[in-house]
Amino acid sequence: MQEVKLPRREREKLRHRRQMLAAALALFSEKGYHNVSMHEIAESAEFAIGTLYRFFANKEDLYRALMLEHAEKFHEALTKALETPDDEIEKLRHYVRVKGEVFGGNLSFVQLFLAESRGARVNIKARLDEEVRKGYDETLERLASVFKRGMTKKRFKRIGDPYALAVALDSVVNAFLLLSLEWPDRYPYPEDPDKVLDILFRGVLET
Amino acid sequence: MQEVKLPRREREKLRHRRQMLAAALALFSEKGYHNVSMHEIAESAEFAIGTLYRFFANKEDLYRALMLEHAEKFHEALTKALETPDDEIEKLRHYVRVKGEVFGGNLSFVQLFLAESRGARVNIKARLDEEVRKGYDETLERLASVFKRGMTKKRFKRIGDPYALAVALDSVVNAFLLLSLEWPDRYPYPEDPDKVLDILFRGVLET
DNA sequence: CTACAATGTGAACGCTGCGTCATGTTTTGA
DNA sequence: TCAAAACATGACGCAGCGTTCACATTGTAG
Repeated sequence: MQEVKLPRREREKLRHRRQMLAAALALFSEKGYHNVSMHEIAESAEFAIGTLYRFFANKEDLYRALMLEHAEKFHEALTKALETPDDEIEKLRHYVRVKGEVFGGNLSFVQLFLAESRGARVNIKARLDEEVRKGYDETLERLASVFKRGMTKKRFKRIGDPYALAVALDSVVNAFLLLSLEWPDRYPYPEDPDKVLDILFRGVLET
Repeated sequence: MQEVKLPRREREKLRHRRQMLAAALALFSEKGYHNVSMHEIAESAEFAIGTLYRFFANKEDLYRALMLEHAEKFHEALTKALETPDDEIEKLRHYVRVKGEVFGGNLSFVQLFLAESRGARVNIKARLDEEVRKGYDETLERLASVFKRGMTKKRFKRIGDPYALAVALDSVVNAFLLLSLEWPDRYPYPEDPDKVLDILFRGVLET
């Protein structure tokens, strides 16, 4: 994680790259992939098109870089949240809380992801999706194994397949996050993770 | 609902229109709005481009027609499902079952909807979204009021805001549907709606 | 059979947007 | 100080797409 000792030139190069990615993210998330031109991105980042193409082979490559970098961040955070040595219930609480935090700190990326990710955007992605998706699926598997462990420990009722439960929890979390995005005032994402988990907990927990 | 008594010519016109819409839906859902050209649609429907433009003013108009027609179908079905005079629990069961049915019968539309609806596809839609979204929101409101009624009747615990519960249920249903789309064998959408509802019920129901 | 309306056709046009490359500018190292 | 390497630039070529319109074909009514 230490990258301070790079030749002056290289550091600037990286900084430029980041600026371009940032500009691209802002534009993509606001207008959607297809409604943003490479010229627009270059202009917004205050570089010439040629320069943009010096960093990214083409539009899709730029997009892929954007997605991969952010997705990795998400994946790491959520994985770590589930790695804490706490018991199962506490793990789920961590998950809900951390997901809310990472989400809130990367709104434009989330917006972009939701806008472009679902369905068969065959040309774009197809391969990208596979990579991003892999991390997401892995997270879901870890979530599922938390449920599974909880069941064998008799802390959770065997209400359904652990993976299905993981999917259910994650989708509820997503729904609440989306809701808070639309009406931040009326439905803010709750500080207390149990406000979310109760929906499952009060049913899943062994009484 | 009876439209049989139309002049021969008109009926053919309608049939052609439907063929074009069907071709468009197939292509859009497979490749996404922006990756399908009007030429492609025309060819796939076995008409000339000029003919296509005789039926739809432009690409967006065609897309709008597609979305509106299908969305209406969905909206009607779900509204009816919640209108049955049964008690609250039965209504929810209806909802889960009917949504599964309509979903299963319109896979390509669902795929298209999921692909294009989320996020800020500013140019396209914006206005369309508003129309389709309206129906969706209305359905959610009705769902919410089912939860509310159930609470006042003391059949449901007051675990959270009724609207939030509605959103949660709907998102779980969607997640299960999506899941069944990806792995039909391992996670088929359950015949028995309680398989889905249990996740909420066993927590929400007053013991 | 004829004239008119309705419907179908596809070549052509204008425009947008991706990606290239010859040229100019800055940095480096000797 | 100077040559070579690294980097930046933006006018241009080119392909693809949405849309139009003058013309052809088919159906209808008198």
